[in-house]
Amino acid sequence: MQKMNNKNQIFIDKLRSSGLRPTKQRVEISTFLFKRKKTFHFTVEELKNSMNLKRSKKISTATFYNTVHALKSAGYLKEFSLENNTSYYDTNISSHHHFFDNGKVIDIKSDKITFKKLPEAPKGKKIKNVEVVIRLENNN
Amino acid sequence: MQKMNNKNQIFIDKLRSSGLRPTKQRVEISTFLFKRKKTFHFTVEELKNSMNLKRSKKISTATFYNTVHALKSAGYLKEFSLENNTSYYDTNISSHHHFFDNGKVIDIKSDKITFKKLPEAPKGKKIKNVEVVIRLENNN
DNA sequence: ACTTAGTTTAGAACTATTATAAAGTAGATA
DNA sequence: TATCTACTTTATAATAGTTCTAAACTAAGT
Repeated sequence: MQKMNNKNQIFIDKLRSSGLRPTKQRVEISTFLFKRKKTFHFTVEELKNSMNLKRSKKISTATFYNTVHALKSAGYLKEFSLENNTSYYDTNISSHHHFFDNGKVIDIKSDKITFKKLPEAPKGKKIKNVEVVIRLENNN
Repeated sequence: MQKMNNKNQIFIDKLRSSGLRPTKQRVEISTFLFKRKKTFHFTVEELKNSMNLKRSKKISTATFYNTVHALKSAGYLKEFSLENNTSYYDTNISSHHHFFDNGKVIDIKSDKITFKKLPEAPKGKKIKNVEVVIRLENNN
């Protein structure tokens, strides 16, 4: 592969350290996803559209799916589902909470919600994580 | 429609009071869903399979979808989504919480979880409900 | 440069769901 | 009870999101 701008080196290393060959497509997708100040939420279709819009040579749909799955398996993305039955991905992988406002999703930092009481895990199980969804409606 | 066993009258009234004509199919589906001690969770496909298994004259897929949507709109069912992108429905419509254990869903009564701290709704919005998902994993 | 295992790609296939429009039926009316 | 009509059911087609397939391509080790 042609040598890339050094500023992508961090993503190349990130991919390689997860056993993912840093192909052109994977590096570009990773850069697009992770090189930003704020974390964000997206569907694969949204990601594909916004990245391919500015490209002459398009990245294929299958590659977007493959790469997003690979990044999720490697622990760089978190998946969640809304009632419209499409997968959303979150670049914020730390345990946190969400406002759901008619299909719009807003992060809530973990420390904004604390519990007074939580149930025990059933026998033989343990708690992996606890996530809260606060559904919003308009104030009228 | 042929007169039905009186024990279904409650479901007939329930449907009629929501503006839903109590057809044979709707009454049977409602009876199947709501005439049980414990609330439960299902997908439309699961509902269809388990009801049609014991029937000579099958109810169509479209009717299962139509009826489940109608019951949801009428407020008798609650919808939620797992990461597999299929809609699950819950006959427990009261606000409550869930354990998610590898695709298996277990109800948590509302009073089993209480909060010490919760964020404000964004300006112009108010909180419709707050639901917690506790993800489980095996204890090894 | 050569090799090969891993990757990308277009397109087919699949799954859950929604739309269509023709046939059937509940319930009102006479 | 017979008739009428709007609502409902049904089989089927269509759609959306996603996964599969297998041929072409490429990163990276030799």
